[in-house]
Amino acid sequence: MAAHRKAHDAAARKTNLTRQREVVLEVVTDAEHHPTAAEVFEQAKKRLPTISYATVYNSLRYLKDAGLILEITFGNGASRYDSETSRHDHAVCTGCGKLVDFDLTETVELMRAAARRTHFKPASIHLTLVGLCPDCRSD
Amino acid sequence: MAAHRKAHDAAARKTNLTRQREVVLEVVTDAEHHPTAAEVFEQAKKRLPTISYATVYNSLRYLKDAGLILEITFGNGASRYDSETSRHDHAVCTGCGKLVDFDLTETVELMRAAARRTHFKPASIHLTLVGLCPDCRSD
DNA sequence: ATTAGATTTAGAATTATTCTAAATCTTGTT
DNA sequence: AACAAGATTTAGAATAATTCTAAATCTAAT
Repeated sequence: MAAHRKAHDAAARKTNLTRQREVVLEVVTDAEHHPTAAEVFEQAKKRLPTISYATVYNSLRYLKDAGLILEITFGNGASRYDSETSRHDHAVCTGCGKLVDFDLTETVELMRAAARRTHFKPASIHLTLVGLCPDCRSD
Repeated sequence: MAAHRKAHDAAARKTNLTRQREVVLEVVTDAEHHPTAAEVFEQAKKRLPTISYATVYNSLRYLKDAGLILEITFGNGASRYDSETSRHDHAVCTGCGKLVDFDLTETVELMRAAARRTHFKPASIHLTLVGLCPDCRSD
């Protein structure tokens, strides 16, 4: 069935982004902060009232595996999702919980150094600065 | 109400290190991998059969706040605890889930750079290398 | 139209963690 | 030693985050 395989793959690729996955992706992309699954569910329901919680989780996992979004976890509470998939770093505010994106170019070198040190085959490196954001710092 | 148990030594009493907190700290320190709260509970029960789950969590929080252990969270599942409190980095294996400690001296500079970039008042910086450990890398 | 396979749905189940209220322990005072 | 105030522990309930289940629905290929 080699002849059919090609057509199937093309079609599958096209249709695998179902309506609900599309909506979930839109919600994550449109969000100005990095939403939790619960927040995505809430917003997704506005665009697709029948969507279920499980589908939001399934879609988030699908989109993550497909490389279209990133999952971010730090200390307390729920995972957050990020539509910015190019490599970047995060800063978390211990005062208000705000999560900010930034990019340190040094991390490319750093990943090599870390891989050398640990003998791991590197896939990615995550750097999180913890501290007080400009609004919360008292000094 | 006879005293069935010896009193703690003076140092422990002074620092609020109760018997259960002491046991929890020992378990985390003795563990060769970074245990979850559930694993700590299991081991702690062997040394102090009446200890409760809530006390394990309370103790872990107490020890964390006291700076005696660190809490580590990455992507999936439960928090893990680490008795190595000096600043260091982690590498997680996507194959077997192994978590390895290492230290990159470059991170001191990095925290400054990150703080400059984000205008955060830095408290700490966390770096996690994700990849395949020596045992899991196929090449 | 039929079938196979994937996806969605609602809700149950599971896992991780926190909360509650009563019991117990510690410490300081008498 | 007795006593009270305050901290800690305990068991279990409660909550939060996430995954699982099984039936219904959709999609693509016959």
